[in-house]
Amino acid sequence: MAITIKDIALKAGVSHMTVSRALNGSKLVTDETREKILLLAKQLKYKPNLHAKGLVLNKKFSIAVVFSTLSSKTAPSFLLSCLNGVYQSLTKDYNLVIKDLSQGLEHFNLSRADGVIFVSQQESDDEFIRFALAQGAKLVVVNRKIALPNVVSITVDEISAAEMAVNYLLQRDYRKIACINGPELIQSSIDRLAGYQNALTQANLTSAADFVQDGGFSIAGGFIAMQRLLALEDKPDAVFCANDEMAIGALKAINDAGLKVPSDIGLVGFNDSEICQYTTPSLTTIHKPIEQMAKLGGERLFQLINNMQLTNPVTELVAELVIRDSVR
Amino acid sequence: MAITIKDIALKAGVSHMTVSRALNGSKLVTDETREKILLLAKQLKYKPNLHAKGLVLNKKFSIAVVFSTLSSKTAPSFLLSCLNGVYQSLTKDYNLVIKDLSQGLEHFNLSRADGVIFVSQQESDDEFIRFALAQGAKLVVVNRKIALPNVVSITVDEISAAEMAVNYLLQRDYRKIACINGPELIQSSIDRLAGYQNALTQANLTSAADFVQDGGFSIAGGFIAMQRLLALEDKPDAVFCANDEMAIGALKAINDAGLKVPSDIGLVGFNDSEICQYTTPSLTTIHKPIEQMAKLGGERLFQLINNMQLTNPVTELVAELVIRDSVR
DNA sequence: TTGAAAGCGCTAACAA
DNA sequence: TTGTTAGCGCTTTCAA
Repeated sequence: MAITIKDIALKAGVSHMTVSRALNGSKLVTDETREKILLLAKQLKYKPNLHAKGLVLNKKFSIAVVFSTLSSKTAPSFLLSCLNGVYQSLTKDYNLVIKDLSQGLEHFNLSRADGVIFVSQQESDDEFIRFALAQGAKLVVVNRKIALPNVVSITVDEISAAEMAVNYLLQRDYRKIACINGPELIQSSIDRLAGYQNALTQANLTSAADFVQDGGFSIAGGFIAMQRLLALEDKPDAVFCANDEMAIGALKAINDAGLKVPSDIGLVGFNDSEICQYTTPSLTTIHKPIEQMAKLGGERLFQLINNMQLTNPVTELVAELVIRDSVR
Repeated sequence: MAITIKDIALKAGVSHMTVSRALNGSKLVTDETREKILLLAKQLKYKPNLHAKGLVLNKKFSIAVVFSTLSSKTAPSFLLSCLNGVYQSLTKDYNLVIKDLSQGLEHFNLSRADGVIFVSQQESDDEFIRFALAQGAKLVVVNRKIALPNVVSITVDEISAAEMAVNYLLQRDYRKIACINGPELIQSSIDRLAGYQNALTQANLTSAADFVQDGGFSIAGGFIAMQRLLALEDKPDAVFCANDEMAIGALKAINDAGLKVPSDIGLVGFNDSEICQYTTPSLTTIHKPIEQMAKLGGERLFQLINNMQLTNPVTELVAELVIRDSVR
């Protein structure tokens, strides 16, 4: 078995409480005994048993990052950025546990974590949010604006971002702008579509119904959606894609059809994944600060866990247009 | 506070021990009381406190997936496939904790997990392996062949796989085959380079020293490495890239130089990430069964944790050539 | 078949 | 400043 405070107490000739105090930085120990204990702890490579600690303190020493699904619908780069961001926010002794919702809520044991970062992607996720809230879980929702009151969330203003992208296309004299959108119920899809339509409306343009195609947020979906757009009698001269993956699929379809980006068709993506710099032509896109969002989410969660005052329960980050070569 | 077995015991009019037994499927309870208790547990939404359980059973109810680094040197798709694979292997009540080695080993508390899946990528990782072994941790190493005895590992025969890739190029009548390799100390780089050289040797060809370039496993690195190859007086007519990302970078450089794949230069990648199907031209590559490897690793780890006999401590999976359009 | 007692490693509360 | 006691929620052991 591992070293415990009692082992240290024995060797130091003090009670296990003195050891506990010394180890936890209490002032009620003389410097001398503290040093002796700290040294001993180091020598013996003492590691606290967090089960025991957690049992008495009613803490779990871990936070959960929950995704709707780990295996599909989510781009690898998005997932990784999220994990990375949260991981950076972790404070000492805290573990990062990964979960998804695929097993159903009945089996979901919220009580195993001190708090949850929920990377929310669709409206149906509200069920989980209510579930977590009902159990009094410390919760930070990331990536999606939440209608429920008093929910701490970090989002990106995706409507404005999409508007910005389409405005840029308009500014570069494209007029027949189509949209390859994400899956229907996903909030990002809804917002990005709204931004697209806002921009067109403001420019007194309208978009034909078949100018909006679902690309399922995947490369393959973007490919097929673009093929449908190219099959139209009145083809678009530019396409706003609701993520980079679909833009890459679209690019492939355009190339396959013997057309050129950006001269025949302009293309804009969304997210600014690394790959955007290395397509031919490189992809003009919207930079979404995913990692920053996740990191901030983690920091907020620790504030909640430590019962600190949250100055700002709802935070909205700003995305930026990144101009490359897929727009003329 | 949450519901405990004592709460259930009180309502059921039995001792907490009977509840414990009933909940854990002991036969020493009458069917009648068992049913009463099980029903009560469900109604009260009882969730066991795994800290308490873990404390007495000396279990942690979580396994750790450890990467060398979470933030760099690793392709997002690789990381995600690993997580996904391990996640699928998880048995009831087990959490998946993600970690990296960036903090240094002194702070690494192995005792917080019942076992570790170590996704090893470089020889210097051996330090962690020895560290874990010295502490008697249950350990499964994934992705890299380990020289140490008695270490359970799941690997892919990358030497043969690389050989297969280069043999295919030879078979398609390329003769001046270069290699864009990964970072020097990474095992995969070493193996893939060996396979490349084996194939050339068997064909009685030699490769000039400057025909092997380091592309750092990144898109950007592949791009630069390809530019170097294109600047040679005697250019290659084909390039074997040690991963798909570098192949994508290389493709970009070839396009920028006004050359065509596969007519001017043939290109082969490694891993078979989704993107390979959607480059123009689509990328011929080696399919590496990453998710399967990780899942198998998880399953092996649970066998170790449950003290089961391992029939096969070292498992080597086989990679496959996936033929697409980047080779003539 | 059930229950009582003890203890896993730790900390809070109290006593000295 | 230090030590003693009790108890967090659970299981093991032993007794009934």
